Amino acid sequence: MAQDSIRILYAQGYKATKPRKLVLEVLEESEKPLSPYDIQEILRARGKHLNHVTIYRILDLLCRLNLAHKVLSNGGFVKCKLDAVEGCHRFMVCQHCGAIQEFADERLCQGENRFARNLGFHTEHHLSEFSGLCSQCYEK
Amino acid sequence: MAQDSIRILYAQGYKATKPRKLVLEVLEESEKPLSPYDIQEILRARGKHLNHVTIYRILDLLCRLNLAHKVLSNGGFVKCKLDAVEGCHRFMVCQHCGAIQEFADERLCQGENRFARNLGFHTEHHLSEFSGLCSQCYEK
DNA sequence: GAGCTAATTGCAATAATGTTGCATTTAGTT
DNA sequence: AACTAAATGCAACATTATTGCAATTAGCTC
Repeated sequence: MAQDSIRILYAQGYKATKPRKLVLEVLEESEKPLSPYDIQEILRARGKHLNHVTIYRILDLLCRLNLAHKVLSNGGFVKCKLDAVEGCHRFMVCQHCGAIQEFADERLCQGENRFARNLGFHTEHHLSEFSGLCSQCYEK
Repeated sequence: MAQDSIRILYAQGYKATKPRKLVLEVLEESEKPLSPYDIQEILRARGKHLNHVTIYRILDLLCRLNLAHKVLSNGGFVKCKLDAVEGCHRFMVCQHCGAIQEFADERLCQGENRFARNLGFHTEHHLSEFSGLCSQCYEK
């Protein structure tokens, strides 16, 4: 629920404004990554008008607070579902339907960190995107 | 050397034009990801002028041929150094100096694929970016 | 619930990035 | 040297992103 995100906003000293709630709602409902202008469009269709600058700033904030993520392969944003492994974000993006699924796995992370370390690299975050077919789309 | 890339261009039926050679050279020399406009700027400083449209199209082509990659976290492009594991691209990006290093590891890929498969996802490509400090920057 | 203030938003202007169609040029061939 | 398909340049335009400042609003205090 967006309620959780709102709590985090407050906890960090940010206000839970109408625009912020609207953006959170839209992200919440979508299983696909949305660009700032996508979000604006969706809201406009509901009779709510937000300036695109506002949306950009809200998304910036949400990403800083780890409440949303930028999906790299297409630049869209998704609401962050979980953060089981600190500093690690993995997404599976279906090439066919565009749906996205976030997941985490401690062991994958450890493997990656160890590997990077062997090359002298000190990892702080990693970000991994799988592109392929989700189970529904694979059936067809 | 850019020579390898040129050979691949020919092999795929593409011409090795002056603009393509210039872009390859610039990518080759840079250890950091470059945006299309970065590339234009670098070349302009050398007295070579390329239209940005041309650069976009060249980068498109190079990516299609797997001679370059788009680095997602900042949208820049790097020359592809290796492609040991089909459909898998991993980068380490130094937060401090921006340097990028591409690497591959069969085992990491297998682990990831297996994991995704267990969730019903059929992976075609993966893409992974580590962000942290390279060994030089870590020293300080 | 009225008033206050810092935080947030909207607006306007502008910058940066990316795309399209078509005329011109060029690489590689004959 | 001439030819032709492929590639580039150009101009116009579309989309995405950023900035500074004025207007509004959330959450606080009374």
